[in-house]
Amino acid sequence: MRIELNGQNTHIYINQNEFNLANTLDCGQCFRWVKGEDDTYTGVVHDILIQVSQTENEIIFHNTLKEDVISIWCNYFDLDTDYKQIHQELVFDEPIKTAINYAGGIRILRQPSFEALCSFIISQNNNIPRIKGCIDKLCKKFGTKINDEYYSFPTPQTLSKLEKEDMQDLSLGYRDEYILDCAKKVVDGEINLDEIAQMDIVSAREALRTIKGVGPKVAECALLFGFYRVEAFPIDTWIKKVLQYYYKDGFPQQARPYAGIAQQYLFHYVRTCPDAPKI
DNA sequence: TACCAGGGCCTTT
DNA sequence: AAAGGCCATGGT
Repeated sequence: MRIELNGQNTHIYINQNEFNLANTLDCGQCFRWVKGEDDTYTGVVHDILIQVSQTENEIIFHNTLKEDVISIWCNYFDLDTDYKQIHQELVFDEPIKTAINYAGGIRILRQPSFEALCSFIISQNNNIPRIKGCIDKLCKKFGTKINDEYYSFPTPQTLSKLEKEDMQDLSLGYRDEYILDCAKKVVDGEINLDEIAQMDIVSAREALRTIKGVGPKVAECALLFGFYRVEAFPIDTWIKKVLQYYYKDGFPQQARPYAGIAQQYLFHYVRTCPDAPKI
């Protein structure tokens, strides 16, 4: 993978079918990236503001040093993983193949675990545009200001000190107390995110489920998107329909090691492809 | 107006 | 163990 500083920007030369920025950021695995003019995306990861765009043959990290691309962004966008090999393991299955052909180049982001965990607690019985609004308000009110528009995701320490009344105008609904419980458990050590990252998936799942508002589905999302457990398999209302429609005899065993990646392709496909079966 | 959205909790069988 | 009502909120 060739990485070069080009003026103020750093470029990574990679084909769009190996990594697709828009598909990766718009497929429902993250909620905070903002699409600007000419398909440029701006986001905050940890406390770092970054602007990224893509042409057919390169990813462009705006105003970014080569060393930061190597040490931060290659990891976040999972660019060091060989997805060609993963795709080869998955395309034996027709629905997955169709989904990949529809919107290829999706990579599972290595998101900060606390942010992903909270985000998917908020996601329950909620829709994506509204989830984005909730998280945006949460960051603007309790995160650290980066500039006029962009804020970091709040720390567990900040959130743990709040009362439900402080969260009234975030429109979280009944989920506000779940966020408080999550933050408090992280701060008092009852939940240790670093330890969960090292656990086997069964123990990790069990630990996450002790947080109020974290059931089977949210736990799988946290594992997949917050801890990069690509074998985790979240079943939401969309995937439930996919399983009924395509996989009456169960999800194929051969796809299990990358079930989370397959799931993300299928999720994005059935939600957004006009030609996808109405199920 | 009812139903839905990347569900989970609590109570009742 | 399984089923069903309820939980806030905004969009369609």
